[in-house]
Amino acid sequence: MFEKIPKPVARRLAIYYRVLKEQSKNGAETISSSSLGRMLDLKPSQIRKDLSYFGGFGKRGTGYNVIDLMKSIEKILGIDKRWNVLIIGAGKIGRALANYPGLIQDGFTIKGIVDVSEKKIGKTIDEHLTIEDVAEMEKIIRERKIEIGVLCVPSDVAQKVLNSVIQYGIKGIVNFVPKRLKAPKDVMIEDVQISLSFKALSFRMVNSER
Amino acid sequence: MFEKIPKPVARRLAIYYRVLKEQSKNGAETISSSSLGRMLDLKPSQIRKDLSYFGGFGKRGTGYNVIDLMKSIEKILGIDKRWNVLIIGAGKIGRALANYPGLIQDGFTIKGIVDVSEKKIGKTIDEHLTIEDVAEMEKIIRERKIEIGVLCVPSDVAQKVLNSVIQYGIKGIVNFVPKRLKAPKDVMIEDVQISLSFKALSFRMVNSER
DNA sequence: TTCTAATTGTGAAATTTACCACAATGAGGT
DNA sequence: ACCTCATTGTGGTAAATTTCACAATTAGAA
Ligand SMILES: NC(=O)c1ccc[n+]([C@@H]2O[C@H](COP(=O)([O-])OP(=O)(O)OC[C@H]3O[C@@H](n4cnc5c(N)ncnc54)[C@H](O)[C@@H]3O)[C@@H](O)[C@H]2O)c1
Ligand SMILES: NC(=O)c1ccc[n+]([C@@H]2O[C@H](COP(=O)([O-])OP(=O)(O)OC[C@H]3O[C@@H](n4cnc5c(N)ncnc54)[C@H](O)[C@@H]3O)[C@@H](O)[C@H]2O)c1
Repeated sequence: MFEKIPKPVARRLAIYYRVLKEQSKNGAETISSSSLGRMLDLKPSQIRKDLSYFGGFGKRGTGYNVIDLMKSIEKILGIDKRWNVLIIGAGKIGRALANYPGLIQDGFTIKGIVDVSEKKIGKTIDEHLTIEDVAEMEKIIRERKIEIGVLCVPSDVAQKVLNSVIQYGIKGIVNFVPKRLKAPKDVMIEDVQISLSFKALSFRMVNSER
Repeated sequence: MFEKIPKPVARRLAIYYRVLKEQSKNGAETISSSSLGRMLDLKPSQIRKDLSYFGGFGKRGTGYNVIDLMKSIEKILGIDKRWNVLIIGAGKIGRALANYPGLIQDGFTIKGIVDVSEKKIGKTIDEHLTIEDVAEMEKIIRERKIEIGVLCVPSDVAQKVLNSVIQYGIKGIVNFVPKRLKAPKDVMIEDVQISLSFKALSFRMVNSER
């Protein structure tokens, strides 16, 4: 679609998007790369370069139109449409995500949550999502046109569960399991490794002179 | 402490650590950079280079002793000691973290969890942690020698809560709030931005030909 | 209309990070 | 003791990413 985009760019675009959304709520009409940079501790040139991979969104002398840029980033990130999401594993983290407004607001619709545990199946989360049987997963994925699976199962079953999810046609995974999973390369996996952040913090704290 | 360490290295060390722990459970005595690399989809030379910043842990011809390397990485990451952690905000994500075994196993002790909500204060999570009043936070931090705070509060109060936490002497924050927070530079903040991972996945999915 | 101030878009330089290639080393066999 | 094989540690190079610097453009004032 576009030429070669440095990998960190997509992530930063999502950060810009967050700020733009906030600013548009506050009624700002335009924003400059330098004011954005100040808010995010990034160099203005970084921001301009990032945006320039996708086209010229700004106006010289004025900056960027907040709404327009937001819309453009939505397109680039693919969140101008809604994604259908299934949460797999209704444990602590799965249930936390199930009602995370941040996701819903940004284009991800939680279409279901499944588990194996007899005790959990049938229970309702926040009065609008009912935990369903993982045995129904294939049907759920096909009927509700699930595109993204969120893996929140115990480590030792993660690969097995992933394999079936892929078999049912899912092409995108957000993986909360602290384990490197194997998948065909047309299946995108995005790892979220919370405990790595704690260790990275620890490292910085004991090496804080540098 | 050490010379100039590339920033991605600490994060990778934490990944190596995870695998080493798993391997040591499986009874492996040694591991080579190439087998580690295969498991993690990393070039062996990357792994050797990463480790070499901190010294020569391996033995030529044989590889690395799993236990020794694990211990060495623990030291480097600063998780050879236990860190005292306070969770701030007993909402969905705060409560999920409160009993995440991954953290406890890797050197982080959850010493408390606080909230403002009258309804939540006094309630017990998994029978061993009781939600306390955020008004007691200063006392808790000082008496229990809290070193790391985990921010799980709503976006609009995050900066205010952070400011007080810092005032009470905390030097490390794991921040789950999707917002760039300001802090003196001797306070380390590690951001965990779950919704960015979803957007990054979306981006990859709509641009998957590249 | 012309000038001024602000700000973008972008080649090119600088910096950071990853990768390669190979000498050095240790283990195990003969 | 010597050879062979596997594998590390690392200097040097390549690749990726960030930052700089400045011409180009726009808005608004004089
Ligand atoms: N709790 C956290 O804060 C946290 C943070 C980061 C990562 N994680 C990771 O997320 C995963 C889940 O953690 P958790 O704390 O929610 O654990 P949990 O034990 O609370 O939840 C796991 C859930 O998965 C269900 N499950 C088991 N096998 C299944 C299967 N085959 N199909 C569907 N569901 C199945 C279980 O019944 C359970 O409800 C773990 O791998 C954990 O390491 C957890
Ligand atoms: N739920 C998720 O999966 C998720 C994922 C990533 C990030 N987050 C972020 O984490 C934060 C919390 O999210 P949540 O889903 O747990 O929300 P939540 O509403 O369930 O929890 C927030 C908690 O903070 C408490 N609180 C409010 N003001 C406080 C204060 N001054 N001091 C102490 N506690 C206070 C509230 O009483 C509530 O219990 C939000 O910023 C959210 O964006 C949530």
